[in-house]
This record gives sequence, C-alpha cells and structure tokens, in this order.
Amino acid sequence: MQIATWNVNSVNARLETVLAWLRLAEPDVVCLQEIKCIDEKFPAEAFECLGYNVAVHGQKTYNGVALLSKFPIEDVRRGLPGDESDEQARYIEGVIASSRPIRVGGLYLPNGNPIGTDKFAYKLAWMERLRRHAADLLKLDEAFVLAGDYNVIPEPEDADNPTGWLGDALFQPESRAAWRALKYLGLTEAQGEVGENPHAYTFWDYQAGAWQRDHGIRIDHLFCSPLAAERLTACVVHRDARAMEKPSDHVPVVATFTD
DNA sequence: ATGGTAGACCTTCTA
Repeated sequence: MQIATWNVNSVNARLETVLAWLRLAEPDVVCLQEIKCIDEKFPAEAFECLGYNVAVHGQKTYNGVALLSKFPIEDVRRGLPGDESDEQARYIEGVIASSRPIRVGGLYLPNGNPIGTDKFAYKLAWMERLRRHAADLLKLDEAFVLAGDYNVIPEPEDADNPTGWLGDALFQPESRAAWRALKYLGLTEAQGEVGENPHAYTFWDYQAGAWQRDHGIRIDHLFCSPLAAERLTACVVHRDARAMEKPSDHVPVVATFTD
C-alpha cells in the first residue's frame, strides 16, 4: 500500500503533469493539496480513468484538498474539527478500505505569512486544532496517516539556507514547537524512518532559480500512528518531479505500508 | 532592501 502526498498548485493547471506522474508511480492513495477549485471543477473523470476513487473538499481560487484511492474511500470527513467558523478547505479524511484498512487525513496547513498578523495566529490555532484531532484519532487505536503540506521547516537541516528563513512563518519557533507537539503525541514521521534521507527537500520556489540552485526546504510530511508505523517499510521523496514539464513547486512524497 | 515566478481571476491576493 503506497500513500502519497503532493501539493500540486492547481489541479487543473497541473493535470497533465499529475496524470503523467500517477501513471509512472502508481500510488494506491494520493492526498492532493492546493487544488484551487470548487468541487464541481475538480477533474474527477481523469483520475477515475486511472482507476481512482475520488473525494474532494474544494474551494474557489485558494486551498482545496482531495483524496484519490484505488480502494473504496469510506467515512469521509471534510474540514478540520474544532472551529465551525473556519471556511478554508484545508483538510479531508477518509478510511481506505483495503484488506487492512488505514485512515488517511490529507492536509494543507496554513502558510502563516507574514508573522505578527492574523494569518500567523490562524496558522498556530489551526495547528492546535490538528493536534487535538490527532489526539482524538489516537484514542481509536487504529492505523492512520496524516499527510500533507505542513508549511513547517522542522529543523535547520531541512533548509538549504536556514538563516534566510528566520523571519518566515514556516521557520518560527512557535511553528516548529507546534509541529513537535504533534509529533510528541506519539506519531512517527515516515521520512527518515525507513532509509530516505531524513532531510531531503520537498519544495523549491519558482523564483530566483531556487530549483537550479537546490535552494529547497522540507515541508511536506507524513505522520503515522503507532499501528501505521509498524507497517511502514519505505518512504521516498520524488525529487525528479520538480524537473517535469510544468512542475508544481512541491514534489510528491510516497510512503509504503505492508498490506 | 528588493525582486524574482506561478495561479486564479478580473485587479489584487496568495504563496
């Protein structure tokens, strides 16, 4: 069972790129972020043609997340619990009904820039809601994965030029502490646990030749519950996807679990 | 200190 996460930066602008990668990598489950469209404009048929079931939580212009799965998707939840007034589409969860079911939450954590604004406060509040939700899921004692664009650089080693990110919401002590608080619930980060370079970058800005200069950061992560971590056998960052035609600024990260 | 690029969409916002 291969579970991928990928911020595609508009699923419609990126459709041919995304389809080409899916044909190549053939993951069983994909968490997509920044689809940047409402549900009705999501190109579901194109993914169904590749054998995927689709669950979407879309939004006009910004954000938007989706789940693709070669197995049925059950018990779908749209939106992160904890704030009924939150209208941003950044979380979708479902149970993947394979031979050994696994719950998958796909998330697009708020960027939070610039710091000192309501956007940064929203980021931290969202992270606390995510921590609480993960704590609730742990009580169910089941295999689950929380995968997505966390918009957090956990450690200096996760950036080519960490000092350049000191004033950025992605590298603030508060952001990093909230990320660790999530981890310290007892979750295992897939990358680095099973062979992959633990600090391999997952994002390179479109600007200033960041990709050509390898000015990357590691901000896309998969957190595993204890029962999922027991089944984890591999985690691969698909760096090559950044060199594709019309690339996203993020690349897919794929974790493999025993069936 | 600034600008560089990309996407949605209508003019500026987000990243």
